[in-house]
Amino acid sequence: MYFQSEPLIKSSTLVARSYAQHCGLARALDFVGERWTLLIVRELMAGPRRYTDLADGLMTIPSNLLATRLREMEANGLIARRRLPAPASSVVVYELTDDGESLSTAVIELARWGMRTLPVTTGGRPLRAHWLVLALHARFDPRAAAGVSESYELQLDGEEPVSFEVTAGDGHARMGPAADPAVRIAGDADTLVALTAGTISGLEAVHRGARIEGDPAALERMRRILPGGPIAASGQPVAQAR
Amino acid sequence: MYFQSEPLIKSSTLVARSYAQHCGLARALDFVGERWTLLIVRELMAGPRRYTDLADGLMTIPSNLLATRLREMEANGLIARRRLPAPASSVVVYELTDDGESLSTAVIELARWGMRTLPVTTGGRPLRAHWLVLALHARFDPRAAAGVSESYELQLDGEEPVSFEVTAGDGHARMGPAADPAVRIAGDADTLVALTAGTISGLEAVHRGARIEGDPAALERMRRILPGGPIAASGQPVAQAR
DNA sequence: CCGCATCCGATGTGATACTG
DNA sequence: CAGTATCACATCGGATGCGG
Repeated sequence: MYFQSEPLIKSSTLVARSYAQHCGLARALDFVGERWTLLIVRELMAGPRRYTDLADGLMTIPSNLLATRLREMEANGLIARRRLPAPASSVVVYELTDDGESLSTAVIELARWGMRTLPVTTGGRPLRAHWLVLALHARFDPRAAAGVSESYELQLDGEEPVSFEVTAGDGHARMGPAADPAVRIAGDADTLVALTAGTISGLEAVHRGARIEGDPAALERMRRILPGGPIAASGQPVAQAR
Repeated sequence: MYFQSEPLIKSSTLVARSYAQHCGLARALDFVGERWTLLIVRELMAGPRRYTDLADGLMTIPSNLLATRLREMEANGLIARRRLPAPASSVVVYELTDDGESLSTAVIELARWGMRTLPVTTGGRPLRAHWLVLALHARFDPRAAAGVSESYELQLDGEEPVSFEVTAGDGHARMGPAADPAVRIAGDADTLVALTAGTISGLEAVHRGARIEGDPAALERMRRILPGGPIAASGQPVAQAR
């Protein structure tokens, strides 16, 4: 493993830069510490996606970087590229391998940490439906879900619905409509964010244009099981002088 | 917030590059996604440290990058710089704020993920004692610790000992010797890694030069409570062609 | 269109040297 | 000891091109 094949071809940095420390965190960052890599994992946590879907979901990633990252992640065993079967052949999709999937607990914890400082209004930042798969997992509170078995459906205007299914203390989010949701909510991003964050009531959400169907009691359970809202955000800026 | 103060002073990129997405993961990476940042968190999880301690623990970080990262992390509220009190004044130490400390669950999960592919031999990679604070937290299995209340002490040759205290299903690692350890183990890095990974026995470790004191049964409990070893590492390389 | 590759300016990183 | 300063270079970001 100390030698690479074809060592003379262009010879441009064949070895990704590594921290080279015998430490689990350093090793993890060797694999997923580079820019965009964990966001690609986030995209694929919503299911297999094609190249253009990824570019669209990542919004501002340069095309060459996306191609490079996908190559790296495939070489590192995090993702697999696959051709779709019979009719839609020639279509390539990327999906998480088991190793890549096993990142989700760490990714969820990171998202949970980052969510604390997310304002309850999107404030110009885009919000895509499939990001909710991660967000709902991060928000899930198993204690509040004890004894509950029902599902919820959220739909951002113009996007595919997302469903969250609670089964006996366990919870799981995925793309697509729920079979028989206890509550179904549709509306624009800011209204859904505020509603699930608990800063506005269901009535207020409807007043803002949201469509809510189902049991009002189930809506309250959903807000306890999937609590949101910034946890007394310290309001620190990301920006600073160099 | 659209205008920065002092816009004319050197004017070099006052805004750190941000993903600018309404997503908890993207926000987390805005704060801790840049190179070296999470490793600095790792260093400080072992307690307050001075600049040169950090430079030493990070091993290969350029001095200017360390200074830059510390400035960024302080501006973002992750760490605080503090002068030591009375006698040793003029000594500056860095420590995690509550916000920085709250990263530990995510950091531990990332480390747990990365540890799977760490070989059971250090293979030339350095291993520092204070990294064990994170490693032991990542290895801790609460289920195996149920009903156990005792502490263990590990010491890498020539370094400060690290202790792990189990109290009724809960576990915590910190720098420094344990008060009354059920087991005390000292030895070189590869021996301690192999012993805690379960690939060699205590007898074999002693044969390799380790010093083990205490109850052999407690050593077995420790190996169950702090299990190690790569979880069928898929052996994928970090390196790949560009 | 989809799935990239190429080009290029701006920025970040790494190694070394230097300073209060 | 606790950082700055400098500089070569790798990487990133944005635009554009291009074969299938």
